[in-house]
Amino acid sequence: MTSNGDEPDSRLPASIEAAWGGREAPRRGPRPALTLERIVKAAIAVAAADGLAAVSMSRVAREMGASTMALYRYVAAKDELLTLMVDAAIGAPAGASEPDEGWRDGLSRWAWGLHEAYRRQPWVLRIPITAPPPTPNQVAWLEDGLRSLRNTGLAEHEKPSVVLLLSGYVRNDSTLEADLAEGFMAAAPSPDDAMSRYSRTLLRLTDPERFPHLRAVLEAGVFDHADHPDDEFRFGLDRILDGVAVLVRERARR
Amino acid sequence: MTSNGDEPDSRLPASIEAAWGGREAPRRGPRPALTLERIVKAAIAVAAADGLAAVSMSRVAREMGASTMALYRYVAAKDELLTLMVDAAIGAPAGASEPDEGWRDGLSRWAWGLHEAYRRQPWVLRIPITAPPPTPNQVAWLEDGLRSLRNTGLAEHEKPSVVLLLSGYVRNDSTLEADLAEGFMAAAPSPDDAMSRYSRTLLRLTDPERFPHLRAVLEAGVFDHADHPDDEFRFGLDRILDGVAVLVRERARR
DNA sequence: GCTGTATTGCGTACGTTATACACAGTGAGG
DNA sequence: CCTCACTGTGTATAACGTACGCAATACAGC
Repeated sequence: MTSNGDEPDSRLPASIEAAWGGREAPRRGPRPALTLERIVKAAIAVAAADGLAAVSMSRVAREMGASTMALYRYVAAKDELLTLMVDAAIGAPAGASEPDEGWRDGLSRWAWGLHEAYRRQPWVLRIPITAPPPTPNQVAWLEDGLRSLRNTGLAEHEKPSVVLLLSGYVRNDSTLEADLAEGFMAAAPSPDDAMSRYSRTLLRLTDPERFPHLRAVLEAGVFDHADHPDDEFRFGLDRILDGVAVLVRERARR
Repeated sequence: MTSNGDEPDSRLPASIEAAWGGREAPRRGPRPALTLERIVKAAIAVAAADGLAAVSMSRVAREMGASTMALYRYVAAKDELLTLMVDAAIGAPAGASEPDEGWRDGLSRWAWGLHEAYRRQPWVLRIPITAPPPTPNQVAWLEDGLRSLRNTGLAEHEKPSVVLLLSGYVRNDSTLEADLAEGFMAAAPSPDDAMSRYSRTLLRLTDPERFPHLRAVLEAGVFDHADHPDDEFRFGLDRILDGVAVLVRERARR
């Protein structure tokens, strides 16, 4: 071990460190008028009210009665603020699980919980992920997912892979659902109308000889009405959990 | 049927329509100096060379020796250009499949093909999806995925759900892989170094009593080295296909 | 051939964004 | 009291997307 005591290796951006530890109050100078927490809260309020596009540094600052540049004393760049917004918005997992809950029930509860968090705050899905950010709540969700897998006999390296697979699915399906609700249905009087309009567009564009299988789906009326979003989510979730179950059974066999 | 002959209902943005049909040459006025195709190609070249952030309307125009505003004769907004860039970048699926290919081999080939397309052009993953855009190649990939499911006995409405599930997974895993390669490894001398640094950061931040299962994973050294990205992709893909297989068997049983 | 008109490419202008930088006020440590 | 780390603020900059109007172009109808 030749690394020095400070471990500057493993330093995160100051604001993310602050989200974990709570920064100690500065020893000198005027008392801070703002708080990282309050800034993040204000930014979330803006996003919830007017969408993510409305979240600009100046708007958030105005909302707090501060100047734009004041925020940069707490956050090095807007990206950090967005990262912290995501962390605060998803919150901690519900965690009310019976101790004898099976892995499948546990992961299912986990997935539905995350799905609902996204559904409550669709703007979270509009924030592009740049890297796996180790923020407190993100890590808490990971821990909770791993916990459900504790008695499966999976290898340690398989557990985070499963959780990652699932979290990716939840994010994806939630995004799709939000897209449909937002940009899609807005243009039509009803969800069913929007879907059948989409269906007709596809029918018009696709040559039956080049797209026979798509045409079969369309002509079966699959896209003619909007079914309940929960059904779509449940479908994919069941497929994935079925797949995990195969692996769990395989590992249990030894 | 009370809809008028024009079917303005199902009209897409003009540039997307053009991508399908090829616009007919204008009857009057000066000969167009640009082409939608050439614009998209130039934009892709910029993205490939300097990343998606470098793709601005002025940069693309400069690259073609045209003025910024000239592009707006072919594209109503930057979003449309981005949509067309994605479509052109993913291209058409390879399609060289033997007629007796099983559904699982077919979907596997499909997923790996899409994965490789993303890997070749990681900037595609940085473009936020706003809605399922019916562009020619996107639809071609959908058709190809549905084709693999033609003999599974799945219900028509289940087939697109499976393809959607899979395409979401591919996109997600590819994004993760790109993130790791881009923002993560850049800061470290080697991939292994970056991973072990990340692992140490997590160890420092997480209290063993609050995050026991994560600690177990970390202490097993799972995050200490970067394994081949293909392995991670294969793992998730196998889980999903296993899950689909369960459904296919169930449907075949009747 | 002439004229009308649809359509092109272009230049200018506007509003908005993130953020670099310099500066003045603040308040505890010495 | 002085020092100086630390705060909030105002100004300035470069870049962005795009609305708008104008001049040049070339076919349709005469």
